[in-house]
Amino acid sequence: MTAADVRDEPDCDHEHGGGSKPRLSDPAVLERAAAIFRAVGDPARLQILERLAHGECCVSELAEESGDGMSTVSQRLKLLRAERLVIRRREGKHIFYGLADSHVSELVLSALAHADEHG
Amino acid sequence: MTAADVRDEPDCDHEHGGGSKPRLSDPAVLERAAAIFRAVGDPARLQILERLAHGECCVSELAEESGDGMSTVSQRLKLLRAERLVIRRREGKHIFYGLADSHVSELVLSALAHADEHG
DNA sequence: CGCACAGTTCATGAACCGTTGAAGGGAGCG
DNA sequence: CGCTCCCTTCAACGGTTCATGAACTGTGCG
Repeated sequence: MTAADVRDEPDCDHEHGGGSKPRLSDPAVLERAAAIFRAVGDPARLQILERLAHGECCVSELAEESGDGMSTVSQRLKLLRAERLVIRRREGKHIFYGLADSHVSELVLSALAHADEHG
Repeated sequence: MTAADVRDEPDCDHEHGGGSKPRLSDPAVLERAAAIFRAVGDPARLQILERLAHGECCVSELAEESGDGMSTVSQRLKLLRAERLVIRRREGKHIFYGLADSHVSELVLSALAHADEHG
């Protein structure tokens, strides 16, 4: 029995009988994973993450480097924090942001490297 | 000289002099990487990718499994294809979709596993 | 206390996105 | 050819997201 035999029955209306349904993820898990990707799926936020991969930084510095207002940057950080991609730490008047863990750093840097190669 | 000495100069308005700017990514690279994440950052599209990680599938089957219209599914696939996350192959009346490469499969499955653990 | 500085929150308008039904395209079959 | 089936494209609408300035919180300083 070859693989071609399977294609003898290409009718999608048929049941797949065998019960080899690989089982889909829970909708909540799907939503959670998607939310994380969505948070990273914005150039401005991705840039912040890249910047933070090189070390902690306060809001006003991020604002100055990106050329956007502090309010704008704060909103972006709020979203990244909601997805637990970044953490913050207070020091006097300043609040320093950093990546939550090394997984985030790897994800961001490898994605950028990949996007750089495959233009 | 300790790390505390560095914090003696927390004034963000100062130049960072030394030229140790880790260099930001090109805006086009940032946009490209973000576009990929954005494509995966939707539960419905992520579900499609998960499904395809288990093997090729035609549009009508994807539609039936998700309970959405074929038009809807086709639109989602169009977007995924635009980001080169999936490829398609014609076979008679059917068009089979599959993941573009193993990187996509790894990304999707590891993300879902991670989202499953860390509720 | 009063002021300045760092950051957040809130409200709003613009831009963007996802879904949907209708119409179109292409392959097979009689 | 004409019909059906599978799929794609188009246009429209409703919802979400993003940027922005104004108001607010909180910290330090004199």
